[in-house]
Amino acid sequence: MIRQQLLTPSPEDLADFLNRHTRSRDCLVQVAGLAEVTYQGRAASTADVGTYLMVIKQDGSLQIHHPTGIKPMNWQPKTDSITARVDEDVCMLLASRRSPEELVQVVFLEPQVALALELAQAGGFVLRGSEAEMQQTLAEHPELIEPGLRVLNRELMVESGGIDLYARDAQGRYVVVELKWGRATQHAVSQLARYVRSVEGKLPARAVVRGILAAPSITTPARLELEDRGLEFREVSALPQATAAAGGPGAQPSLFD
Amino acid sequence: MIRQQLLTPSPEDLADFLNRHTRSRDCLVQVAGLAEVTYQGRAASTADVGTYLMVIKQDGSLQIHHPTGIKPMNWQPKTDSITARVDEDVCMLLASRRSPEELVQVVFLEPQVALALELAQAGGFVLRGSEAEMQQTLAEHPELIEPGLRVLNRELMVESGGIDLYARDAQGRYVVVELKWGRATQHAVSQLARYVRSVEGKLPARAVVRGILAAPSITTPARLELEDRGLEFREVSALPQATAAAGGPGAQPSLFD
DNA sequence: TCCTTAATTTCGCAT
DNA sequence: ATGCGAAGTTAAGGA
Repeated sequence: MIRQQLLTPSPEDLADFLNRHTRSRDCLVQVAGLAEVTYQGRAASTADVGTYLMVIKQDGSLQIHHPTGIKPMNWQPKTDSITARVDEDVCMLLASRRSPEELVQVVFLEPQVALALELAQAGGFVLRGSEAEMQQTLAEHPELIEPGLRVLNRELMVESGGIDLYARDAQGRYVVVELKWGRATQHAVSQLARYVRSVEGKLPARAVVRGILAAPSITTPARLELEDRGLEFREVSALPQATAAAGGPGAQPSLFD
Repeated sequence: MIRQQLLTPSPEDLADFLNRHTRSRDCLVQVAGLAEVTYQGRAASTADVGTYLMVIKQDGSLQIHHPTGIKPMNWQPKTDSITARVDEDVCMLLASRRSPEELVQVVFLEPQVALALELAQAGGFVLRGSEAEMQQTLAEHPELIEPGLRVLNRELMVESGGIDLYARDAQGRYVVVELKWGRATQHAVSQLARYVRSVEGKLPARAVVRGILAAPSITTPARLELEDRGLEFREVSALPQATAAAGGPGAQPSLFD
């Protein structure tokens, strides 16, 4: 499982280590220690000398973490090229990709640990409770939005994007429904307005098109803009309450701090 | 620098290790090996048995990585509580937080490596070339957008959000400028339209308010909607050309694969 | 705290 | 490749 581990490696050893294990593309490589990081591409950044943890995965994706926070300080989603070399008595790593063209450069001033791990088998992964699932439920039960509603399409593509639900109401008027899994924002109102305009453009003049924003809640500014534009809001409780995972929240004996 | 390292630890040893080092809040903890992960909170997810890498940082943020991809398979931005315990002869870790209430549970079936690292000094961090910098440059040189433009405000707050640049043109008409650092999308057009409406609402009736979207490029649908709404586009090259980092792209001797 | 926006967003899907 | 929108988005900043 541990392919190789080095402690306080020399620049040469570290460069060898990095080149060998990144090329084999079958293990996860990490180096922790004092380093300096620069990025240039979509933006440009420099991280001062500090203690960081660099992780390179099998697909060549690279991330450099500082001591706190969920997001890496620097990263590269997938690299075309990773090269380590010794330059002026330090090991330096260059990770680059095209499209967009960008480059991450790491200078390892005092590498403390280098570790190559085999992460062989990845199990299946299932996520439940996304907006897609909410859409499916409401498509099957449109009466939860409004009695008499009949769904014509799901994910109907118009030039301005995809309409979550396209329907007709009890009076035969066309209805555009925009779903939000969480609290609806002004962004959602803009989206809905755009879709309504698109549909109106496709129908004969004077056809009435209703726009309904369906979400568990809505922000105050969004509500104002919605009413201002003659659109409607329907409160829809977040539906798919997943069956509680083994040992639900609320039974931890001790605290993190 | 390595606080402690365990190889193929027993469930009891691993639980002790995790509890001790997560509580001290001064090191980065990681465990690699065969595990099973479930999440419940904003959504719900299950990862079948597989080989994963779990990292817990000093602030209690947790991420579990599978072999590929930049994003963790499961994560928790900052936990209120992290607890490890032995249950049915395996070590199990519970990481939870409130607001939103969510829980990550990791069952370590065959832990291979457990490592506690000190990542002491974090370097300062500088990022350049963001939209903020573009805004500053254009605020100081509004003639790059249009001759005769005078900037009245930057980041002017209106009820619908913040206007990047608020200005008057050579004819004295008010101008709302929305900046995008990258390619402008429909989203940016909606934003601009919202701001123009807000400003029109504050001015005497019939006042003319121009809306200008300034970006290096614009998508076709966005351009259509922009013109449809009587708004304007100005091409502005991505200004802050960062001074090339040492050893810019295009000089790698060898490829990643 | 709520709300909005930026992000080197990433990711996936459709054209 | 481009365009669009979701995401368990995260993170920052103002009201």
